[in-house]
Amino acid sequence: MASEEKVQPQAPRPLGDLERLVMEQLWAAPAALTVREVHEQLSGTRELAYTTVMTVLDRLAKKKLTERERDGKAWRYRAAAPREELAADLMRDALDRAGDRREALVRFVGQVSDEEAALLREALSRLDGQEQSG
Amino acid sequence: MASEEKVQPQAPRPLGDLERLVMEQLWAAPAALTVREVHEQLSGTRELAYTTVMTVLDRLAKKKLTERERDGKAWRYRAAAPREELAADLMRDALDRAGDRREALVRFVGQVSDEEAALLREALSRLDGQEQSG
DNA sequence: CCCATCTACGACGTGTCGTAGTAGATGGTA
DNA sequence: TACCATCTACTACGACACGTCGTAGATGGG
Repeated sequence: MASEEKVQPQAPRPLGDLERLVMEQLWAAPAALTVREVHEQLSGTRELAYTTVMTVLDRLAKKKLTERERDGKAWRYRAAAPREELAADLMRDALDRAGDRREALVRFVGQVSDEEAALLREALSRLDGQEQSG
Repeated sequence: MASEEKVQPQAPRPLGDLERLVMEQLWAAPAALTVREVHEQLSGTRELAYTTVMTVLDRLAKKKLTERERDGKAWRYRAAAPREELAADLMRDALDRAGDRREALVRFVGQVSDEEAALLREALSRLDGQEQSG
């Protein structure tokens, strides 16, 4: 009766407020953005130092949430994964921490909206088609 | 075209490592536990000061994750909500942060195990029975 | 009335995050 | 080539969460 539950190495920390705003810019953009571009976008709403945005982008890169490529002397950042994948990962993670998965899933579907429930059914039926994988 | 997405007031921070261990004791116990009892349980695995456990329990209470009642001069703590509810809340929260819910749900069901998918279907079909609610 | 026990409160170290400054690299241009 | 605008790298600092614990004072049974 020892290791029934695997210890999560790193609960993917939820993004900080500014980190989330920055990621949302990247997710919304059709292509990779420079620090300046992200800064200009955010400047529409808040007043932030250029270096603040740079720091955040840099930290996100260290956390593997963004990737960057050179463009002249500047870096272009893009999200390492789609927003929905991050959400799905967090959902998985939450489920993994539940004791009784059945119970957790029952509670989960019990609190989603009708529309979300429909989307869930749809997603599940899509699975039936091409089963497989592990 | 303003507030499409509601700002989450407080992303329920994931529990810290020790906080989680303590909560697991409470969730596993059939009744409310005293600080001493929790401390003794944890002492089987780790070496912790009595006051450390007390502090954690106290913080959890301030965060409304535990409730306490008097028992003589001591307090008895119990989880404010079942483990599975917390998990479901975190899942909901993650879903709320996704951009495209359909996409997020597709990715989510795409990464759960077959067994979990089956549990999900089961939970959903259970919904069909007694629809409604809010 | 005493002692064992329990709580309240404060504290410190570390890590994360928001925020930004400074110094130095870089590259186009006069 | 010399210069300037621009960009990065690195450092820093305050606030807050958490793990960790100590001290002092309340409490209640014997």
